[in-house]
Amino acid sequence: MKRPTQQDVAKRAGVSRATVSYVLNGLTDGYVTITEETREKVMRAVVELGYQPDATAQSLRSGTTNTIGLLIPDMHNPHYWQIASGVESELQTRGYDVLLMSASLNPERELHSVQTLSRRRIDGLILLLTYYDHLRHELEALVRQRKPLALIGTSASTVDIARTSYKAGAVAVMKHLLELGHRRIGLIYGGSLVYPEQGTDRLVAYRQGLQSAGIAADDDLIQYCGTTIDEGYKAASTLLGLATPPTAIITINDMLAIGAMRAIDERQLAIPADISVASFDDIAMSAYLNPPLTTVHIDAEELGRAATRLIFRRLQNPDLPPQETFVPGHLIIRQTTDVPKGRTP
Amino acid sequence: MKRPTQQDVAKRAGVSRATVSYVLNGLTDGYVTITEETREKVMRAVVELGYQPDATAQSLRSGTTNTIGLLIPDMHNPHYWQIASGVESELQTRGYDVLLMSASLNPERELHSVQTLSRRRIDGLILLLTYYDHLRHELEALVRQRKPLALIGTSASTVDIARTSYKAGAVAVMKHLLELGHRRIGLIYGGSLVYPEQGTDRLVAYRQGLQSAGIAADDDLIQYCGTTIDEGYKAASTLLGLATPPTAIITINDMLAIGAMRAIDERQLAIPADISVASFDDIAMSAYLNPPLTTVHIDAEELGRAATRLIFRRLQNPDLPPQETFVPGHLIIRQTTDVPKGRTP
DNA sequence: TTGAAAGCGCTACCAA
DNA sequence: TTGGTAGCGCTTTCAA
Repeated sequence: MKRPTQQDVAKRAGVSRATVSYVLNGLTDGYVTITEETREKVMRAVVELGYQPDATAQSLRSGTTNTIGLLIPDMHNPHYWQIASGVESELQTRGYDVLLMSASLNPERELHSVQTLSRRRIDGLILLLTYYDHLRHELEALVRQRKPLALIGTSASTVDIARTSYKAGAVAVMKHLLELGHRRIGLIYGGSLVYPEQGTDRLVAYRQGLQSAGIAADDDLIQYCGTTIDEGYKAASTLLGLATPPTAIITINDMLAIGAMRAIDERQLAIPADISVASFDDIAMSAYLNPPLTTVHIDAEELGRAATRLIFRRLQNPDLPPQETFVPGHLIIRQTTDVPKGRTP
Repeated sequence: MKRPTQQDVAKRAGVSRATVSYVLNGLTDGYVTITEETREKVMRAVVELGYQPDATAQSLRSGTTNTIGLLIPDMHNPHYWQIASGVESELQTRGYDVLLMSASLNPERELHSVQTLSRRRIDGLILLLTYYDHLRHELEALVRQRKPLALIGTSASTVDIARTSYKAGAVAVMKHLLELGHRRIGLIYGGSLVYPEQGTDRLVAYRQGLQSAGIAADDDLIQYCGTTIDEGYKAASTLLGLATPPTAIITINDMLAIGAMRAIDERQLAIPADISVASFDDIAMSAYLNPPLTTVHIDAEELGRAATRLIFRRLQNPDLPPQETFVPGHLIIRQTTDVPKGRTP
């Protein structure tokens, strides 16, 4: 059984297609008027047939799709899901839908996704990334077509952006650890090979923190790895196996911290008595880990909502100058960093 | 600047629209042939203009959208993301996209979502739920229109389903705990009020397990609550505050377990020495909790992939009888239940 | 107050 | 080998 069309409704109600459209769409402006009788005939036919307007045809006609594209780097990090959740909830209240795509940490897929999204005439695009040279061409085309485009990230941008920063948080983390007396601080710098810039802000703060405390950098203390819990686990294992292991480990996101904590537990080391851990993102479970994780909180849902609001602002007013919403982060000291080492030389 | 249409390409290449279509779509069947010269002219125009076919128009024309709808109950549970991730990855390899909707644990929203999805002429729908009376009407319409529809859940179904079961796992959990000597076992039964059936399988196994061990049921030991970590935390607190608290707690999913473990830690009780915890789902972080969580593993990504494969199977062959793919669960004993209580009477 | 018809961008049939 | 054109389902202008 095929789905009924407007035509079917019209026939059944004994009116023309246009009339059906009028009835359903609240009469174009205010010029067209419909008898209550006609209205009822039409509505009855609609119900009887279970008619639902075809969104595809409406889109072709109107040029809009009531859909916003959302491109996230990877589906395995809760932080991204929290952002997605914020986007979804904000869109839901406005009657828009999400077309979700994952770049799967792969620039080619990412490019492909943007292309697909743009062929689909989405009404706006929200993009999560820090590095987008490979998308420049596509994104510029989108901007030329006046498609609302909002970034979510940490870098400065010439297009609308919901921006957050790990910088102040990273500085606070370093200050905190140094004050606790840590002198050997490891950094687990996990990320996709293709987005190496991803955690630069945290790396820079780490280096500067050490420097300003007069501590010589030790490259062994920086572990580069991937993005999964397991890679955090391995990176931490390497750090712990060092001749003189660190007394504190910073991971650039909470997923890595979870892995690192596991590695520490397995070596029968106590957190924070033997070794402290600090991280970034504050995903939902971080407060519930054992012990609860010291981390830099970023309100990810708000980041998603903010980006969505940027999209709608631009939809309403395409000529605005580039907008930026800033969502600050802040250090939450929980119990992975509680015990002063009393080692200040 | 508007986006270029096929017409623009045709004009620039000095050919007709049809020719452009032929060139781009590999010549309808094999009947139409195009000179290499024409082909090149067209391709050049395409590149120069940055032309991309309008998916909206293609959809209207073809009746297909290359999009599968995915409806999940809630965006806050990693278990659902894992499923979504499986769906997404399977679709990605086939060139399809996901239109993601969340029911936000709200049946009205869920109904609305299904309606939206169906207006959009998605090529198939994957639905995560156990209870769907309120959707019956819509889903039947979809089936009549021969839209591939796949459920993901635990119940029997008359439509295609990627089915899993907590039952055997729940029985194994009870057996395990009873063998460890536990006599007072608490159950944290969290779920949305609107899907009360959600965890029935686990509840039944719990009751039967107790009964077959000759242990009288104690309603105080069953805590009903919501779906969040925090509600798991509160429910566990209630259990621990009982005059004679349980020596083991089962939560019906890992999110609740995380909260429960926190509540136990805060009371300075040791897991599993003082109290054991067992759960269901085995979300990614469960193996990395401290201590690692004993839980019934469900391969959520596979569940998502399986449902997706069902969709495509039906797309190819709409007349198949209802299909079912079963994804088994199994108990993974980690360290939240390790220590025998030695209390067997 | 209602209906006819153009046209959104595309594909594919038929004719040239 | 290429072009003309109908029609997918809808909205909206114009005419009746």
